[in-house]
Amino acid sequence: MKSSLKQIASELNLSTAAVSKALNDYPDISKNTKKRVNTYVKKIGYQPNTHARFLRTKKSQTIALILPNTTDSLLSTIAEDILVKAEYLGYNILVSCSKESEEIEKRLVNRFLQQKVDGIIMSLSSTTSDYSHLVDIQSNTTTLVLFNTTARTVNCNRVYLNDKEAALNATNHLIANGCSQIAHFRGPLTPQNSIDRYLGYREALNSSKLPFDSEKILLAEKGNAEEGYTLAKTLYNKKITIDGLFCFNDALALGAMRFFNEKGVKIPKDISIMGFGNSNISAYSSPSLSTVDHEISTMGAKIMEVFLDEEQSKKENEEIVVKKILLKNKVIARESTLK
Amino acid sequence: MKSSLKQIASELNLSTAAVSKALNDYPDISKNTKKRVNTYVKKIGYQPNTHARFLRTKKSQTIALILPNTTDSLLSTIAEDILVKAEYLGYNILVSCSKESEEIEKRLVNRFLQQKVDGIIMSLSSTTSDYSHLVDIQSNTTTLVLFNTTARTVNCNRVYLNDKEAALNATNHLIANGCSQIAHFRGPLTPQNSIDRYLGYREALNSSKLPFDSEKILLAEKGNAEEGYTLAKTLYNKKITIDGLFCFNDALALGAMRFFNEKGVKIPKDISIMGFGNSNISAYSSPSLSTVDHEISTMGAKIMEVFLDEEQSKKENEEIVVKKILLKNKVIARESTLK
DNA sequence: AATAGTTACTAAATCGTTTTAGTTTATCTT
DNA sequence: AAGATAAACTAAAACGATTTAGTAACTATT
Repeated sequence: MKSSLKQIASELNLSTAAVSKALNDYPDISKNTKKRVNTYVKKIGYQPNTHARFLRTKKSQTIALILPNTTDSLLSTIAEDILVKAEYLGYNILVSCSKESEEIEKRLVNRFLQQKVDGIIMSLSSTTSDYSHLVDIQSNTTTLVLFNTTARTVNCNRVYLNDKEAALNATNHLIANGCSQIAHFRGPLTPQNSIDRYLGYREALNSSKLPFDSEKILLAEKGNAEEGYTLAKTLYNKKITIDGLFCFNDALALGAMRFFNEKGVKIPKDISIMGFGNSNISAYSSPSLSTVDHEISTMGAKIMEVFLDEEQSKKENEEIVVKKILLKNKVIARESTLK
Repeated sequence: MKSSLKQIASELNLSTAAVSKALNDYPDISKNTKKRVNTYVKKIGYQPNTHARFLRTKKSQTIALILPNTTDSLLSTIAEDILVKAEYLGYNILVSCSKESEEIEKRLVNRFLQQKVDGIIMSLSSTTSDYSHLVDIQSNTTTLVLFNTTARTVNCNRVYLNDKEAALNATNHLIANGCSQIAHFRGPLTPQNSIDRYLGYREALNSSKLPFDSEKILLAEKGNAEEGYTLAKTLYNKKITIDGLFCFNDALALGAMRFFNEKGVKIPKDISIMGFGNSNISAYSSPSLSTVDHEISTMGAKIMEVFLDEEQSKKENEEIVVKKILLKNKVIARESTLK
């Protein structure tokens, strides 16, 4: 029933040390003994006790994944890929949710450092503005990989979208389709991705010599459909005239579209709408939503790759090189922008 | 830097045993000593090594959460609640994804049993038809809580929707709004929730003396918007006349709606559409989608409650009573059914 | 004053691994 | 044949907590 090295050792008339070494392929164990041990172990389905092993090795084969929320379509897609890849590699993944709170995020990081996880993979909360906890992680020799919502000023592994370029492309797509008065529902003020998308939008206006109008910038704190609906209503009630709208994400865009549909504003004839992220549902709204896609399907794999690289370097005592991986983007033109 | 009982003990001129007992509030430690220990521990931010503790207590303070996927809106909402609650209670959550595969699900269960997690919280994969692994969990005295996609034939804790009743209500809502030829996009064949929603649909037809037509039942394996679109196209091309459609979930309904919108079929005038689950986006489609809501916001809390109850019973050596918790449902009538 | 009973600790074993430092036996040198 | 070398093990410590059994120093009882 309960199997341990001790039990196996007594069964095979060996010491626990010999069994342990056989399983870990030490050179001072005979081939014959290794075979005996391995076949017996397979037969009874023995698996080493990870806690006991940790006590000696300090390797937990565990990665902490900290997400600001689990409901965002992009995050949950990436999370799934990480989970599947990690499982395949024999890692356990501890998942925690910071609820977009800097305080909780810091508490979680602290806890995982105490618990000595091998690494922390994290998308920053939208309210995080101080990065001291990230520095803590690095000085603890715990591997850190940031993704999606990352920190520019901290020199650590990052896998992220080229938010500025993608936003530039999105806005340019609106301009190319005849829009000249383009509003932007921007994301929260602190996170880098939100800032970058805003900057991309501004750069697009600039390079086409379109005037910038701060009235056309609305702040979305939550980034869900409900908020998109409300912000569209705000624009409408203030009678701010626009012919294009670029949103921080698809959910905002869908909410806004719903409002305009309700008011009889024609999309894309009166207003063209661009989302961001190419969420599952975006192709199936009415009208279907134009958006920017990001090879999200490769992101999870790339995150794990960066993580494993650093673990490998640490094991071999090589110098650690920080990796910064930028994903490509592609405008997906659908009905909401094609007149 | 690295704190352990030993280090604290030497600092306070105590034995490790005394420190451990002080922290665990043993009666044979003086109040004064307890206070000394607790204040010092707080000062240096000591947290016990969970692995070392496990070795003695066999309690890992860890729960495994196994999901068939992480992208489904319902699952990710519940997952977030569980994560937050667990964090608050000091539990770690190991999350894994079975990718809707019975084989992976069984492998994961096996692994977590070997790892001696305190409990397993799981939504079954849609392809799981053999439940021997669930019995394994129970005979391992590991606490098991199933939710959402559950097994009827295994006597274990369940927190689930009253799928049959909810489907009955949804279908009745269509009938009450004048539909008599109602199609159903049903979920996969094996899972209980899919079967129950189908049975609820049939019962509604029955009790209103409406004829049942197997041609109007289409099977959705994946349950996403793309599939909803495809199935609607199938119905349309086969020229199967319907005036109502009840879908296994909102994503299917939204996909179908998109198809009918494209073809100029008027919703709800020509066809009324009901979803299931009240996903975030359902209120913001055009037309907005009628659906069935389930107090999902309470589900995570209820799951944790059931888990903690069983843990408590085990600790006190009480008899274990299996809990089966059924969530209430409510039809949300929106534009897609209101003529 | 001798015995019993409390109080507040400590010593040491234990959990299941890994790893260092031997130890035994056989084989090879010279 | 004695010493060195190699092969294939074993013994025991260590990781950091918990817990059982024991003990010293008091206090209470008779």
